[in-house]
Amino acid sequence: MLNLNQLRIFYHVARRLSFTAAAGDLFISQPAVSAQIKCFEDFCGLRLLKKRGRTLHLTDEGMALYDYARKIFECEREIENALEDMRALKRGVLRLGTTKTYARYFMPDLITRFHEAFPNIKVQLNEGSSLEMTESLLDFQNEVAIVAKAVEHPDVVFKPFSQEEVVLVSSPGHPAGEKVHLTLEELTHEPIIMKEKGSGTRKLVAEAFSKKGLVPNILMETSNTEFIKQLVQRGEGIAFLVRAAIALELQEGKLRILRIAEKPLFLDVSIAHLKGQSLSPPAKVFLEMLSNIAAAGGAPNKGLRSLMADVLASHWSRPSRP
Amino acid sequence: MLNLNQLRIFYHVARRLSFTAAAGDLFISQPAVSAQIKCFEDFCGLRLLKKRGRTLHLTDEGMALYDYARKIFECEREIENALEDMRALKRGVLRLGTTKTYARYFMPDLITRFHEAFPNIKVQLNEGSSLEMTESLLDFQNEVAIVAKAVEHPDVVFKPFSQEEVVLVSSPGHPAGEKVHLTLEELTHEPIIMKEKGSGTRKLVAEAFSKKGLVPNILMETSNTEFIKQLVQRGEGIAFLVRAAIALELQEGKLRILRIAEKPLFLDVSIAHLKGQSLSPPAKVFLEMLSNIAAAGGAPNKGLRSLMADVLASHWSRPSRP
DNA sequence: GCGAGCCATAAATTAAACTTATGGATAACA
DNA sequence: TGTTATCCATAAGTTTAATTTATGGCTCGC
Repeated sequence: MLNLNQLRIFYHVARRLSFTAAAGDLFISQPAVSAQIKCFEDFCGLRLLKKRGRTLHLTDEGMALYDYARKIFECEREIENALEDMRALKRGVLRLGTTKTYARYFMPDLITRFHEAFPNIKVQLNEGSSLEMTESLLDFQNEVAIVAKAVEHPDVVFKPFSQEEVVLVSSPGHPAGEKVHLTLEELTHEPIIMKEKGSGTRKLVAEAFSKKGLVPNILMETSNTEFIKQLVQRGEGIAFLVRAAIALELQEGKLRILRIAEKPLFLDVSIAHLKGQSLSPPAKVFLEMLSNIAAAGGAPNKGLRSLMADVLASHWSRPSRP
Repeated sequence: MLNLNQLRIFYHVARRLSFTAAAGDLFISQPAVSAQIKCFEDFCGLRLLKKRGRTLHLTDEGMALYDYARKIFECEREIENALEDMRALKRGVLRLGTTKTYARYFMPDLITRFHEAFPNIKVQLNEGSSLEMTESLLDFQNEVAIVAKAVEHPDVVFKPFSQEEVVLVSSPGHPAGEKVHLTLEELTHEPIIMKEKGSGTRKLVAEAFSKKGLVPNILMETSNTEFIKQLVQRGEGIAFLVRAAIALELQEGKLRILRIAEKPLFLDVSIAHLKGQSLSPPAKVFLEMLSNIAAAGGAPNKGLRSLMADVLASHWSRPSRP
């Protein structure tokens, strides 16, 4: 097998046409170069260098080999650059999993912030239910997931990140809107358009009902929040949705929030990643960023030029739960 | 500096996604692989491999590095192939210097033979005077030279290869042709068209004259043998030329040989190369081929499809000098 | 739950690479 | 033309790096 250390020494000798100079470049002694070149020529079974007087020349074979060696060590240089870029976060991938709702209403801001700090890290955003995204960590599809804590897993760490209020919404003219405080019992008579099974919202709502021994009247279910909003606007039913998801519709008066007699529903959003320090540099800094945001109470990024600015503002400035 | 041994081990681990399998491929023990991979990750400052259960995965950084590593080791494979080809003479260059006359009249046969034996060795034929070609060995322009031994040189070996008869030629109707045996004295009255200084033929002829204290009557001189033949055919003068160079013209009756009273002139042709075993494999086998040819008395290659066949035949079948 | 397979770890060994010291050859310089 | 500096070769000794053997832990399939 080719000894690449010897090839490296040969490369430097060929480049400088001097054993001594090559030794200097490589920070080794001249006899070390002599010995390795000799070994290398023996291995090759070819003379690679000729000496005339005290000037060194490459043989034809040496030339051919030098051409190849240059390719290899150019490639080595590329590797070193790539390594440096990866270490310095000038290059890399952040594979991130979130729920559809989160991806739609909260991620644009987060990703924009991340890109501002690390412009060269590609973000690959994958969507799925909280459970799917948590499981996607286990087979390395994603490195970080932002989810409603679904199922505890021994190898996954969940860090609380934020709490999203889940509100009951109807069309502005919906008769249920007359009541000041709707009870869950009363709601069982109303057709509800529900998020799909596996959804964090669905789980939260379902638990609220079942805690009282009640069964909601589910008219239909879908994972498509926009679709739910459309149906609710048309008065087909009412729905439980994350407040931030309906910010625009509230502003425009297309939807209204129905007050319920219960204490407000909050969806716990967590950052999930595998246990252990096995995070890539991009994932590490992303988690750091999220920690900082969480610690700062989710203060909005004022410099953000996102179209979602208003929606996001309503998200980040929501009053924290008592 | 990147440790290419470690990169190699990483490459095999990444390829097989198994430390044990990689160890097998590399004919080393599994702990050796573990240790080197650990060193390599430390050097990189990045985790390159992840273990889930007992299956190994590449991290994103590992993937990136693996892509580079593949390039490097593909290139290494190319080097190994190139080395093997060069050793096996399936690839290489033979840089050969000869005189113009030799290149024109004898080399086609030699090169054809050589190519038949070593089809993949490129022959680079350089022409110049015997002296120039001998000197071209010293600065490695050529590795082998076929020359009239010009000047002895301590670093150059001359091996006698053949002797080419130099004959005096005139046009068929030239008045000098009436004489049966021309003496050199008589020739001093004839205008001679002479090869250029530095030419082996010129040197041979000049010595023959000067040995008798005579000075030839040189009408003109040129290195272009074809031009000399043209002038002689037109009756502008007579010339000394290597017999093989005028074989066609003799056959066609365009030139005639003038008998001289002297004993025939023979030009000693030698193979010259640098002293020492510093010859490339192509040069070595070429010299071997020449030795065989010389030993066999220069027997013609009957399979030769060269246009020069006749000319060459007259060369190889000439009676050897007593 | 038991055993086979795979990787990690530690200590000891081996082999490769390197250094220092020195000598010979070449070319530049006086 | 001798002198000197430079460069490579050689040899012996040293150091570092890589590797092996031995072992233990963990995971997965049975």
